[in-house]
Amino acid sequence: MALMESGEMYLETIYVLSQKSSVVRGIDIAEHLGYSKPSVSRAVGLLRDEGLLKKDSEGFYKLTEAGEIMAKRIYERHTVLTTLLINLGVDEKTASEDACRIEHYISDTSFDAIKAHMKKYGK
Amino acid sequence: MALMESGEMYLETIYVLSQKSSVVRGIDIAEHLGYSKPSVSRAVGLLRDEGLLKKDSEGFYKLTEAGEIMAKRIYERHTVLTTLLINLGVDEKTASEDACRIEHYISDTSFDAIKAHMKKYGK
DNA sequence: AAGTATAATTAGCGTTCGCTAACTTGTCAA
DNA sequence: TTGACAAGTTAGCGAACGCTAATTATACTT
Repeated sequence: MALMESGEMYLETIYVLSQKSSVVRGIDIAEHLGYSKPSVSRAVGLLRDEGLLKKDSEGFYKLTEAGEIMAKRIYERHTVLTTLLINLGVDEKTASEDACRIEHYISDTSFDAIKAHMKKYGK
Repeated sequence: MALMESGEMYLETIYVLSQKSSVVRGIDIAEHLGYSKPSVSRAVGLLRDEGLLKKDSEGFYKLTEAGEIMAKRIYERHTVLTTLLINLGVDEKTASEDACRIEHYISDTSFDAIKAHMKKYGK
């Protein structure tokens, strides 16, 4: 089953939170995303079923290797798209918000083209 | 009630079809979008309730003024985003497909920035 | 030990928006 | 006039994904 926008957001969130605290709980994810605890509980259950994350021995969430690959993929889209928009003069907040939506819908082809362009010019 | 991606696609489709045939039926919309007739029937009913389109005296769909404004807004996003991606080296098909999704999620701020940029450089 | 706060889960709901199956309606040819 | 086909609609389903309310599980504090 292909991962949808929602699942990608959870993976990305766990990835980002993992870089700050090394301890990621459901409640942390909920607060970061602005979702309720049950929504998180349900979502991580599905992601766990797909082998994208697991709970470690102490009950904290860890991405599996497969999950981390996907999370990094989305996160890179997020940062590159945000930078692109900022380069075009968009304020940081709006740029990040838009990137947060677009990151789930852009194809590899288009994303690679954008990345290549930014490497060449802007940066 | 804010229009969602789906509603925007219907408006855009009717707008595009209107420019070719002046006669737009539900079945035409269904074929263009690859949706079933009932899906179209339901969707245009909702859009009619919101005053965005109507059936003319012969039973053909026409956008209202409000509907046309929205349709043009989305359609412009589609064309500009498609052009942007093509300029970056993306093939036409992929560019159009990506634009078709992104057009619903990009903010006015970011879109305007892209438009301004393309006016200045690319084209 | 009892009470309280925090985290997680279960149960069940609502919205968006696709689908199929089946019915209705209108047109047109034999 | 009848029969058939195309268009449209109704009824009802299912998936994704959010929510609240209520429950359970820990753990800390008095």
